[in-house]
Amino acid sequence: MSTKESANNSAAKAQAKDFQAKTSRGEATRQKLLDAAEEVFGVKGYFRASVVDITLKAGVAQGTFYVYFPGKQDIFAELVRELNHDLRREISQAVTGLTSRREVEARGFAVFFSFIRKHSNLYRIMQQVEFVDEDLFKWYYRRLAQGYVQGVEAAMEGGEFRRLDPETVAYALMGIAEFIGMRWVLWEGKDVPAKALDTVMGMVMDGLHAD
Amino acid sequence: MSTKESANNSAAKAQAKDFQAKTSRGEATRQKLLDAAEEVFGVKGYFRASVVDITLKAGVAQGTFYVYFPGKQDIFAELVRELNHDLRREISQAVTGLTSRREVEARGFAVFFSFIRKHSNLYRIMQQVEFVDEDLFKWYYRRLAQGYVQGVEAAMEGGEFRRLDPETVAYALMGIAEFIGMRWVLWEGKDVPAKALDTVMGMVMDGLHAD
Amino acid sequence: MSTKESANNSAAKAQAKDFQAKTSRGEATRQKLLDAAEEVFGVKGYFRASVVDITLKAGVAQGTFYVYFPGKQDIFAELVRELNHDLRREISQAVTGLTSRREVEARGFAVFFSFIRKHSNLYRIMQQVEFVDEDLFKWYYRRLAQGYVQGVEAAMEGGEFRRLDPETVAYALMGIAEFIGMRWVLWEGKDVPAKALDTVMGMVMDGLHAD
Amino acid sequence: MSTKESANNSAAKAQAKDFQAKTSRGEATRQKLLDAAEEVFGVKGYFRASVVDITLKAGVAQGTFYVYFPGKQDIFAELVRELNHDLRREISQAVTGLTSRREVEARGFAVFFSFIRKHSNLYRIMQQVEFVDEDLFKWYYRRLAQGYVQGVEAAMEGGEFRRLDPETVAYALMGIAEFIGMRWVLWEGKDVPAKALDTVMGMVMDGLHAD
DNA sequence: CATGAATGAGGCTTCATTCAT
DNA sequence: GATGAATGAAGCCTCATTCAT
Repeated sequence: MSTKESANNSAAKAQAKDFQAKTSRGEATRQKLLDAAEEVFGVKGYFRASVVDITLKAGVAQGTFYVYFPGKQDIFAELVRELNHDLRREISQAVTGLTSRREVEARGFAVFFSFIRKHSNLYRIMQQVEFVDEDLFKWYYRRLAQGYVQGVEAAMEGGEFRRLDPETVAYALMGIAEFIGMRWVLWEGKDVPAKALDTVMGMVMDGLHAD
Repeated sequence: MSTKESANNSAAKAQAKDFQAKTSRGEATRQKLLDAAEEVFGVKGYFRASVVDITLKAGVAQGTFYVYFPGKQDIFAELVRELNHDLRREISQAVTGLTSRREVEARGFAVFFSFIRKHSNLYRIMQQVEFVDEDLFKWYYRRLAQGYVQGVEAAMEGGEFRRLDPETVAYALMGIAEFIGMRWVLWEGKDVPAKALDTVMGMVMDGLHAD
Repeated sequence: MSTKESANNSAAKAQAKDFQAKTSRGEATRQKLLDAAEEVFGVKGYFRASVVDITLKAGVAQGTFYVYFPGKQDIFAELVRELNHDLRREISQAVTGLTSRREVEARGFAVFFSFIRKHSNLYRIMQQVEFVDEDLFKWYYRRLAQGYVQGVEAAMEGGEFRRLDPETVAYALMGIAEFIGMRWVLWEGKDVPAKALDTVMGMVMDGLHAD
Repeated sequence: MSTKESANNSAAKAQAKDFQAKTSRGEATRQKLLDAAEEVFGVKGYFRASVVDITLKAGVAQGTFYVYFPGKQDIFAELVRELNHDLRREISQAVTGLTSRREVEARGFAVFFSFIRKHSNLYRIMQQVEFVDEDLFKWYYRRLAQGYVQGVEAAMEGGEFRRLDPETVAYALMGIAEFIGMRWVLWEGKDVPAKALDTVMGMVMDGLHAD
């Protein structure tokens, strides 16, 4: 009954929880599908990727896909949620114990760049999420922003940062990270060079103004 | 999505120059299509928008579309090129004559935010361009970056800016602008609030570090 | 009102006589269209050729086509009729005055091969005529066969040819000519080689059987 | 005709091998499509036949077609290959064991005529193959010619046939067969009459010249 | 005579999804 | 759990033809 991914239907989606495998064989199949999806989406983008592409890469039959996921949109959403979760975990682990905010920012950028390099396949299409599921898209960035906001607020209260609007700072930092990552990691497939990292840190901490 | 648009074919596109209307009636129709496309793409995104959507909104027959554009991709590319051109023009006009770099940046951000507010329909999908035509996408940002780089270099030589890598600065500034614009203009449909503007300027010019 | 070339409608066609130009300027345009059509049909075949192709090659506007011809099918039919007429004329001129039937056949084959070489563009698609206008197709070959039948009958009565069914002989001769022409002229774009011509004549006059 | 089938793309075709059904149900569907295609192509010709025509006649959904064949061109090519294969098999079986070349030719013609009568649907459009896939077209006739050439050469060496160019003889024989078949089988839907068969055999073996 | 914009029916193809096995 | 055949809606695009200028 070909419904085509008609409009966002987050409510329904929340209900129709993705199938939970009961056996280890099932769990393996499910994982194969997720791995395949990550690669396929990354290479072709969400819209050009087809579920046949995914099942082919996963080495399972087309029907098998629907045993584990209600639809194309759902496996994508799961990947995005995982991505968000993993990124936040990696960052928070990396900065735990650091005392200076300067170090926190430096580590944060570095971890972010290495994260998107590792997950460049999927990260490449983050922006498409907006047109797959707008709520999911906002959720992704808001969730990320939250972490920043807290840290930034603490730094301001501790006197390490000047007093500015924390949310704006959070989005600005994310913007910088994304664009620098895009320029070197996604476009060139390379690490962000040291001079760029230094420049970013210099800009962020001390601004552009000469003295 | 039933696309087809087989891979990027920039070579072919360069050749098959968009049709040049020979009468004013034709020119009007072409413009109707362009306007309709801008709105439709903005609302549904590139992939979910169909050329039927566009012709319906433009009030012409489906076949008429193909009198003026070789395909869906081409009208999109033209819109992106226009967008880029207009944005650069508006910014350069706005900063002409300004002497202090601080003012240039302030004006630049302000103009950018009002620009994407005016063209929020189309701007909303800039990121999708990458999956429609990767070269076009890179061209868009590189072209934008160029302008920045020159200005930033001049400011460094003039002693107004500290010495940092100009390209990195350019991408960082674009990232900030995009994310702040996304947060308030695209998500909320509002102007960027003064506190955000101030924060951005403060960050950019003087950094986050206290004193 | 897109009718698409629906079914053969020879009756209607006979009525809707192709437009007769009244001025020499008009006659020139008409001829440009016919020339262009011959080439375009020859290269792309009837079905893949479009009337835009023809008007483009002729250097006139699309609408102009319909000033001179009721439709795509009609210009094609006219070309086929011309072809048939010219071929018959060339052959009959070439064999006029020849006394021996052997010479008549030899000349006939030679003229046919040089004719299709000259008109290979159009001749290449003779077989498609069947699916454009079945009656026209049969008319073409029947008309050609007629000439043969008369000559063959005369040769039989004159004792030059053995007594066989003249119509069968006519079609057999046409088949030989077409296939030999196809093999060397249409496929290779060359003249039919002497050895082939000799073989054909030997076969036709004296058969394959070793004395 | 709204085709699309962009130029000959034999390379791609070689790769995208027609789908091999994995179940008997699938095999049955595939065969239904092949049968329907043979009829539809025969009646309407390749270009006027649509894949909807085929699926309707086969009683399956339009999409099902593409489960088994990459496109219209491909099912057609398969039919042509089958046709060629079957024809050669039937002829070679029929002449196996015959000692006199005269008998071989007589049987060959007879089998050919009954073959095209049985497959008149498809055979009717053999000539269109040239404009669908030129290579396939030449392959068809060259392959057929090969068989003839060998037989003819053997007959010459055995002293049964006069020494002539074997390839020319092969194409001439094919031409005769096609045109006689066209005249009676394809045009009239009848068997080739005895008088025509006799005439053909007479011509071929002993020529037209009166002793 | 000539032009070129406009039309809309119709063709090919893709693909998310369902379902019987 | 897994399979793979089947579906049909929907998308892109072509083109013969009409018509106002």
